[in-house]
Amino acid sequence: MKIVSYNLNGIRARLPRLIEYIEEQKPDILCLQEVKCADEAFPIEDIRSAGYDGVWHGQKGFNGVAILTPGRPAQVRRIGLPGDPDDTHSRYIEAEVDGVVIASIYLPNGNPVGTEKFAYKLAWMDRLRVHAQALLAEERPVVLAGDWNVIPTDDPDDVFSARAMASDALMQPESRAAYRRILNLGFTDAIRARYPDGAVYTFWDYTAGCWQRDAGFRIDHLLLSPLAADRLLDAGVDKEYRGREKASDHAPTWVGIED
DNA sequence: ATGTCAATACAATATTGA
Repeated sequence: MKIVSYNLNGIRARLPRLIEYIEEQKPDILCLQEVKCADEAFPIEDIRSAGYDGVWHGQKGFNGVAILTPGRPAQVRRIGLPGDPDDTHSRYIEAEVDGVVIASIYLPNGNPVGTEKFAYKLAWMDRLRVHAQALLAEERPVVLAGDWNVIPTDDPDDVFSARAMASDALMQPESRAAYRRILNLGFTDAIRARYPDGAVYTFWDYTAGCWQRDAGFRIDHLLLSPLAADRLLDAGVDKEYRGREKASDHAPTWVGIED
């Protein structure tokens, strides 16, 4: 089964891209981030017309996550990340599909460093770690898919220029340590398991001709629990979609696991 | 310092958040 993570940067602005992605790639599970619309504005009828259904956690203006599946909607397990009842951001939805636990994650960006936004990012990651540990304890196949807003290393395989990005929240030692703490619970980074070497970028900024000069970085990750990693067949980035008309600044990032 | 984009408030541009 093909499981995809795709930060759309606005589902209404991106609807033609989304529908053509569904029709061309026919993913078994499509995790979306930054849908940027209220629950009642989610274009579910357009998605149903393409033969898919969905579960979503929207928010007016920004954030918003969803999980789309062909035919019937996924079985929702959780809407929102536990650990802070005062958190108003729509950044987490978790469902079960064919025995696999799937989370669509939109981790806080955290810029600029040194502000409450960065503190929120780190606190959110701590809550995610606690929850991820609880998921592992279930001893089931789990895929944590999303825009993690963390560039794992300074390696050119992860980022076009560590120097240019050095002061960004995506690169800070605290962000990376929080990411590694989750990874080190026992998850496998599917992209790096498939491609131990070589640049695999998932995001290219709209500004400064970043796409044209391949100045990207890797922030969309699919983390596999041991039982999911045992079934890993392939992983990749559908990079071509970043070059299309009215594209998102992210490319769809995916993992294939045995049925 | 954005060679950019989307959504919103508001009513032609400014603000927010990437």
